[in-house]
Amino acid sequence: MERDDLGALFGRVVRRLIAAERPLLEAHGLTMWEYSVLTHLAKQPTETQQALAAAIGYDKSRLIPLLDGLAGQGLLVREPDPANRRAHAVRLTPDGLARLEAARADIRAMEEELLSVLSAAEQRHLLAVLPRLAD
Amino acid sequence: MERDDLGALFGRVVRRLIAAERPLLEAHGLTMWEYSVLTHLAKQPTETQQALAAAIGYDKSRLIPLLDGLAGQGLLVREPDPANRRAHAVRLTPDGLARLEAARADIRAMEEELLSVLSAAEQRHLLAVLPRLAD
DNA sequence: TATTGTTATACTCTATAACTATA
DNA sequence: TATAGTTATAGAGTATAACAATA
Repeated sequence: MERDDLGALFGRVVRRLIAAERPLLEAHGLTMWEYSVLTHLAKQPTETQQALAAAIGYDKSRLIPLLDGLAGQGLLVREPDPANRRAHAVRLTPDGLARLEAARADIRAMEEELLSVLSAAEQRHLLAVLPRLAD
Repeated sequence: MERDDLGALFGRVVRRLIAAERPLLEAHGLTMWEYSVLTHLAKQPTETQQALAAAIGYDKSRLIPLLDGLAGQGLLVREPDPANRRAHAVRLTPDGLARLEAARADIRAMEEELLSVLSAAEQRHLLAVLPRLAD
């Protein structure tokens, strides 16, 4: 066998990342899925719950208690959509954005350290290639 | 935000890989963990159950029904270790190796196709860099 | 009739502790 | 007392279906 499967290689990297992220997120009072919601809302300021669930690859029914928790902490608000009274528009609050950015700063620092085993050119190559494989 | 988190990028790639692998493995009558066991035994022909569980990142208690199923299909055998009668040595059978190689051929073909969005040089760079991030 | 959010339920996956037989 | 394998059980995570309100 000339090399390991891609699934095994990528899987091991993801496990490392998850293990390294968990305590950082926990220190900011966030789970991985909560962080994922905040991250998406920072990119896409207003989303219906359904669009949000689809975008982050989560189930719309599991999303409800997740949003309840984040709304309870004041990190996001659910506003009735005047154009479609069935839909709720989910929006990040300033507190939510601040919490996200604080958590992200820690995660980015961890990532830089993990990437530091690679040369600057290798890091550039990797970051250029990953989004193309992810789509 | 200059780029997505590494966790998000790698996570999306892994989800793609898992989604693409599942039907291939299913066609060979294997789950992902079963494939993982066979793959490890092909590299490391004889292992105790405990060492095997640790190596693939699985729980020793969950491993038992998994090995039962694979042994029932004749893909591996559990032999009492004469030196230590508590331990069982797990060993791949010729059928197990054949099943693994058939599944792996399909998976490799899928991987080549997924990687084909990259140039040959980009593929080389990626495959050189991944194992260093995985450790 | 279809869609949005919600709730309830069942199912799978995973982690923990306890048991046996050996050492 | 500790270890290898096993079993049982509880917990977390996930998927599915059904419901109310609105379109």
